[in-house]
Amino acid sequence: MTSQDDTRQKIINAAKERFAHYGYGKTTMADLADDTQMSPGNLYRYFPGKLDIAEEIAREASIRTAEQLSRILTRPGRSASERLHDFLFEDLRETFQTLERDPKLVEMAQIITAERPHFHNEGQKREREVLRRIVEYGNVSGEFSVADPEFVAEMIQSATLKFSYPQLFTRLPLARLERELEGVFQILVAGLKAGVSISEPHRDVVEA
Amino acid sequence: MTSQDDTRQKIINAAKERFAHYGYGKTTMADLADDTQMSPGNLYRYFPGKLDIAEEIAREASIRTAEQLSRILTRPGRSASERLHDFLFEDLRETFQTLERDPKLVEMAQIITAERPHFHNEGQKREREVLRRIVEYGNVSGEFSVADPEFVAEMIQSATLKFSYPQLFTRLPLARLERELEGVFQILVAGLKAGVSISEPHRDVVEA
DNA sequence: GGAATGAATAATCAACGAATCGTTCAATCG
DNA sequence: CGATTGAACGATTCGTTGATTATTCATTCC
Repeated sequence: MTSQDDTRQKIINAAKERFAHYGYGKTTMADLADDTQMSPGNLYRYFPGKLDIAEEIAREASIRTAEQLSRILTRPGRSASERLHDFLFEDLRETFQTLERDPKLVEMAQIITAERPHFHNEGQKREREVLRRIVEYGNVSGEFSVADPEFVAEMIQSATLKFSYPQLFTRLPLARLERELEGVFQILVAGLKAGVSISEPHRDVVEA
Repeated sequence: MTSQDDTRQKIINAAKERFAHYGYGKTTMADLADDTQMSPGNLYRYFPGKLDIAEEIAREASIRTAEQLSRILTRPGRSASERLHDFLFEDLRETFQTLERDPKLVEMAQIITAERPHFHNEGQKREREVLRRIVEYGNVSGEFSVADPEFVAEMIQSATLKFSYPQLFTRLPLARLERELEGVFQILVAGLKAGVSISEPHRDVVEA
């Protein structure tokens, strides 16, 4: 890690602190400059702009979540459907707890998602990769019968969309969401076990 | 229909015209009063307020959609899974086409949903009733094996949420949405055929 | 001479007063 | 005397203006 990387990380740490406490909008580049003992103009040697600093913070959190979820893949004694269950519920609980613990960081992530669609798509892609491997494991173990794991992973994301977007469940208590997710999960797993033969005809590379 | 009902319908027709053309916000009570040859104050003898007029328009549209979807229940020669397919795709196409034909009425419906949560819940409930009967028909015909059709209908709605909310798919073309819905549909139907034994433990009467 | 500053610039935001609008109701109409 | 009007009133929205902030870059520092 070069000294330039050190400075970038210093800016990110300062920004994370500010964004979590005051929110993205209430934090100024002057604030971040003060916190990092440099001039406002100098911040632009390390990041293209304010939004890029926020995006980096959100990306780090997203990567951490995906890494955490990928540990499900190596849990001993867990069947594919149990791993899928772990994935969906831990993802929901993580999102719900982040909303309660750091509401302003969630608000920041929503701003990034609105301004930088690719950021959200990348996050979805990371999680979908873990889902794909769970579905493949199900195929290998004989529990699932899925022709196209990649496509089915995408379908699982589509079917559980409601539990990934804070703004779609803010008014609901966690227990209620878990009950509903359990219901959707049961139908999905029954379907995966029974066998899904379809696949994506001409997969689009870019999601909107 | 009394003369008071006549006047209410006259107001609704005028409002629908204005809301569709200019939008909810750009339409004033003075406009509606002019269109119906009465004073602004008189409108309040027929409706509690402006939002109530809009809600009535949205409710009529919602009821019409549910009635249209309920005709799926009596199509001869259609299996339960074919009916479920018909339901999901006709609902999506209807929503998509309404968005293209009357974007300002969709915007109005979003305002109602935000201000009057019960309106949206009622709409969901109407459609869920049709879904429940499709699932029950599947049970009776032996195609499905579902313990609690009411709960599963709710789960189907949850799993296909993305295709019911214009703001969640605005940037996607219809063909892409249909392909994705087909994928989710295949997994759901495979699950319903395989059998879903769970049910809602203590069903909440009120959705958020 | 590359790194950094901090003021200038352009863009955006917030406050404020004016204008508009949803709703109410005293006065008038029929 | 019930139905209706249309102006008043309080609430909300909008346009303008000053303040603030993201970003740039001429100048200075090391």
